[in-house]
Amino acid sequence: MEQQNVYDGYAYMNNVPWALIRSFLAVVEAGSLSAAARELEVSQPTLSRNIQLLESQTRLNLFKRTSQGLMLTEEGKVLVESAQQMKSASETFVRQVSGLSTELKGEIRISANEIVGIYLLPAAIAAFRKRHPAVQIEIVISNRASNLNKREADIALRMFRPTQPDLVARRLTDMPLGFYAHQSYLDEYGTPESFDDFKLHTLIGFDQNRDFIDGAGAMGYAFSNDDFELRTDNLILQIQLARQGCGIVGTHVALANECPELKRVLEWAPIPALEFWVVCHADSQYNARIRAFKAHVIDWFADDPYRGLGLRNTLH
Amino acid sequence: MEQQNVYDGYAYMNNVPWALIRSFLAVVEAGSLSAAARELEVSQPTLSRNIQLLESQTRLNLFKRTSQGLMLTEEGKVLVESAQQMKSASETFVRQVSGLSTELKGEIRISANEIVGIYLLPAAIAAFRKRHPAVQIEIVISNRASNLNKREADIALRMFRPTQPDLVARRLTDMPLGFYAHQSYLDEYGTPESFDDFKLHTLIGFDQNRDFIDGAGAMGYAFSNDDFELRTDNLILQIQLARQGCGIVGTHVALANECPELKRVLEWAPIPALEFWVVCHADSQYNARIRAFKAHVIDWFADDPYRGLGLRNTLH
DNA sequence: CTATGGTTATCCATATAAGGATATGGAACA
DNA sequence: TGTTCCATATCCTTATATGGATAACCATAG
Repeated sequence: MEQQNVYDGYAYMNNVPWALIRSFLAVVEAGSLSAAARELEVSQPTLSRNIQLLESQTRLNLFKRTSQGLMLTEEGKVLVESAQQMKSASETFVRQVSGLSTELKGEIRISANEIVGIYLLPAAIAAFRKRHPAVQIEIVISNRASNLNKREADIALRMFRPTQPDLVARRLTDMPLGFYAHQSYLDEYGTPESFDDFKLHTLIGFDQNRDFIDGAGAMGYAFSNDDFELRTDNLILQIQLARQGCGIVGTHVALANECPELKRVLEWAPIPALEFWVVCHADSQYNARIRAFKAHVIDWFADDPYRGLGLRNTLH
Repeated sequence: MEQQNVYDGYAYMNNVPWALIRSFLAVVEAGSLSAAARELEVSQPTLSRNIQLLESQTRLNLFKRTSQGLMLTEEGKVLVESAQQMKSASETFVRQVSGLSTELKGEIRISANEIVGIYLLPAAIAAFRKRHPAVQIEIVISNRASNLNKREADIALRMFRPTQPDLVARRLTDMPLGFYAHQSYLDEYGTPESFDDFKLHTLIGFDQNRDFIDGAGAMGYAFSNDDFELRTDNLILQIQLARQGCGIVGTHVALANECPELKRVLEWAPIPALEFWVVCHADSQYNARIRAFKAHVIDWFADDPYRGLGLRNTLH
């Protein structure tokens, strides 16, 4: 300490290891190295060296050593407040970690259409339950918008942005769509070359659901229910009909790719991808289970909406 | 990651090493382990392990690994803010360290009376100048209160609390006083047994300065200038007179102890110790030199106002 | 006055963490 | 397609920090 010379080496540390600041504050608050060592669950020699290191790196006499502990110097006092702010922030960090990693239990209801519910959700749910085995999950398969306001579900996976203001939605990666038909169908009825040709073909479409008609309308193509000769709101059934050569279906590219017998038609057509949203009620944001599952879904489907869709999940 | 099991070991860390949080934030801000490693000046494997450690200790998947870096998960996002607060506080800490350890230069004027200036200040100044060699120090010896308002001095060491409101004062450890006389004087004139006996003795006192008279008056003893047959405002001269057997002097116990020929009288008397104050103008608080010297003085004289008063500093 | 219980600093064997080299994988691009 | 570049994770050696034991110091109590 006496040989401390302001000239030997000069760069004042601007990269003080945070552990040293933590040690500093612990000693300040505990009043002695020994007490601080017990507090931090390290040994007293470690703290002694940490303080020496901090003092040499800062070139400050932070403490006055006595036989009863370490007393802050005037210079040391200046640094206490910022160190306390660090500690306070670190406690917030740890508190939030605990909140995030708490073992959740209880039940959540998830609403999704057939495609998502049957082909995409299972893998996501399996991963979620590894982290939170005590959370029971009920899946409501529905291609109608389950009414989150009436708590028919806690979380919904939807293909459109919800309009109700008290719902919180987050868009996931869009799902590309395409038109497909069985090779045998094309052999028999020809391959459409434009949307106008659709009028001459058997289209597989929705019954009540008007999403396709409205979407096509927005793109300038007028379709009506009558243009669809095979109608069902069950998305999987639509695909199965196409696989049997009944007609042309618009469906997920990723799903159709799992069925080699389906051939894509109008591949050049600019069909907008299907949006993919996860939605929950605004109040649910404060429910740990729901928040955790929503976060999980966002991460899970972050860059591949078809994650987990593999050989084991084909349509066979 | 897949074998992560919520049951094997369960205690969630509440003692997360701060270095891990620092690594976490660095990766968040840099976007990749490699970039963060460059930022923190550590190696990439170190950061990789730090993040793995943090994830295992928190049991959270904080990042999603891609070939372009690490992407925060939803859970990780929650923790960013508190980590940033830690960083911000640490930057404040470092900034204040720099402020404190900056090489100061310039000049400061210190005012002190003879005793303090000649016997106590030199050691304190020597220590200060080891840390700040570029600070020039002018010492104004004066037992009158130097007028800090008129900037006759930047810092004053005084024996009383200043009354001006725009001065900032800090009390140091009091200095015990006692009455002393040379043995030869006591042999010739006898030893006083009470303050009343002082009327029969030769007292060495102040000329202009009324501190002693006022202080004694406050204790119920009425003295006037006429009671002092030897008067000087120079404190050292007072002692030297006593050492020559001229009379009785009231002075610092610590100083008189350095003169073996001086014998204490009225040792039982409850003489209040002399206060010891360091004072500067309120505006000077923002002057780094002055603030640093004041802090140094406070630490230096923290528990021993006579620190540095040794054999080399005796009155001989 | 000595004994005790507290403190800090130092020594040294050891456990821990760091970094260099490397394998690997994906993205961008010619 | 193949090359290049930039990522991460792992291996293994080396460097670093840790903790137990200890000595010295001081305050306090018996």
